Amino acid sequence: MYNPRVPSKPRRSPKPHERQRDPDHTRKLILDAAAAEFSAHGYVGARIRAIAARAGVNQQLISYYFDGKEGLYQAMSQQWQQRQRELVPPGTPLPEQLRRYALEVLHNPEGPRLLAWSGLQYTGPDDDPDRASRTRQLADSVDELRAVQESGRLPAEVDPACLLVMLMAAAMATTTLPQVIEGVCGTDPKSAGFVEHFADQVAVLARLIGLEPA
Amino acid sequence: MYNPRVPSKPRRSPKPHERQRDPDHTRKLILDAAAAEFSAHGYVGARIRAIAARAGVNQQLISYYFDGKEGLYQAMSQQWQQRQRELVPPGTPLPEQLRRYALEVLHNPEGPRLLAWSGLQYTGPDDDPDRASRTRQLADSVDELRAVQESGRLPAEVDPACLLVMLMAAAMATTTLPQVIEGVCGTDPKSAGFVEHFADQVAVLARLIGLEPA
DNA sequence: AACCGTGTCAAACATTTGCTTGATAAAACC
DNA sequence: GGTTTTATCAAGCAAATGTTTGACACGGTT
Repeated sequence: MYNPRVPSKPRRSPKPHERQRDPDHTRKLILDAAAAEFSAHGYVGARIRAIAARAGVNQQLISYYFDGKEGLYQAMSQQWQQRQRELVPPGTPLPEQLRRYALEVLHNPEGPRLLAWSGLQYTGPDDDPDRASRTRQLADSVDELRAVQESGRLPAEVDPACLLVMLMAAAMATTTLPQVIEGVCGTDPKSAGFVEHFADQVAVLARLIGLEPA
Repeated sequence: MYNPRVPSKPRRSPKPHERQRDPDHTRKLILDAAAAEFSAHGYVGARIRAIAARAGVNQQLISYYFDGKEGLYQAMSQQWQQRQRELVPPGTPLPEQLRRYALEVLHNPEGPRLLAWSGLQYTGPDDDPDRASRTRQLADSVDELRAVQESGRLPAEVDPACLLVMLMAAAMATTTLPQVIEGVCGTDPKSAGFVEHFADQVAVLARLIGLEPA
């Protein structure tokens, strides 16, 4: 969690964690608190006061560092986008990739939730600054699907891009449709046991439509 | 909560739509406006003033009829739940059912959106009054999948309940993941053309995993 | 015609929200 | 060591939000 960031110029200062003022650490505290709050309640539902409280810092520092709620949201999104990018090692076969994505909800549910919130708030291509980045990242997976299709394991009538979207949505179901799961499966959709079971089922589905791992 | 108040005595009154005061009509105006507003912005994002404006009635009437925002939300949910129930003719094969569900977004996008919002707000089985109703409705589909499985067209390792959830989530993707679609497919995820295409792809997926229509 | 219950409205209210201000002290600089 | 910069805080503000109040007029009853 705590990252004692070496300052840009070599400063002969006391050990950072003994400092009474540590901007980088504070920024990080705020960003983490923001991720928790925004992912829990969405943009409109998130409260600046709550974020400050979670971070254990003065509320005003949010304006100081990020220029208000909007700025904080954007900075936080960007940080998460990057973390997400680092998370997926390139070259992982799709079924496994999907299974991991479904499992992700256990260790940091913030990612899928933020994506889901932003989907419902989405108004058009203009207000999505991460579009290019996300596109780039998913393009590989689409290519992989297209390759499978050309190898004949996937019927020609399938649109690879749509298929990928459908599989992503399916893998996110524990996040987007917990009520339905609760109703249909009768179990707590957030419990580790179920999430693992569901992740396996996602992989089964992927295999079922012909995306065998090598 | 919602009580459609048939006038206790049969009144010999002028045509309702010429009346200057028409409680039933007003209720309906408010409920429709609420569905539009809540589905557009979610519960926290919805503004009582906006709902009143949409309905063309005084803001106070919302408290008068529904006892505030919370009450209105609940009444509106219940109404929509019922409408949804009437919409699905029993006995429709699953692939077609899914295709229609995916298409639904064209004619009344409110339904899927409300479901998605409520999923993200979901905290536990307690705060979901529609659970029983939804469960009953989906149980049939699970049974159908189980039957397909027993007929051997679906591998034993598949959990029918999970599969149904995944397929629902997939069918809702134009609602839940428009940003991703915009990025991956490069088209407007709300355009009629794409929605139809996507609905077909959902049906293709269903067929792909062995759920052939009779 | 007088009366009353109820549907409707305009205005105001208490609370919450995100943000700004002004002061203060810790660090960095020379 | 003295000065400047900057990280932090407490208090307060204007706008917005959901709700309450009080008035009033329509529609039916007597």
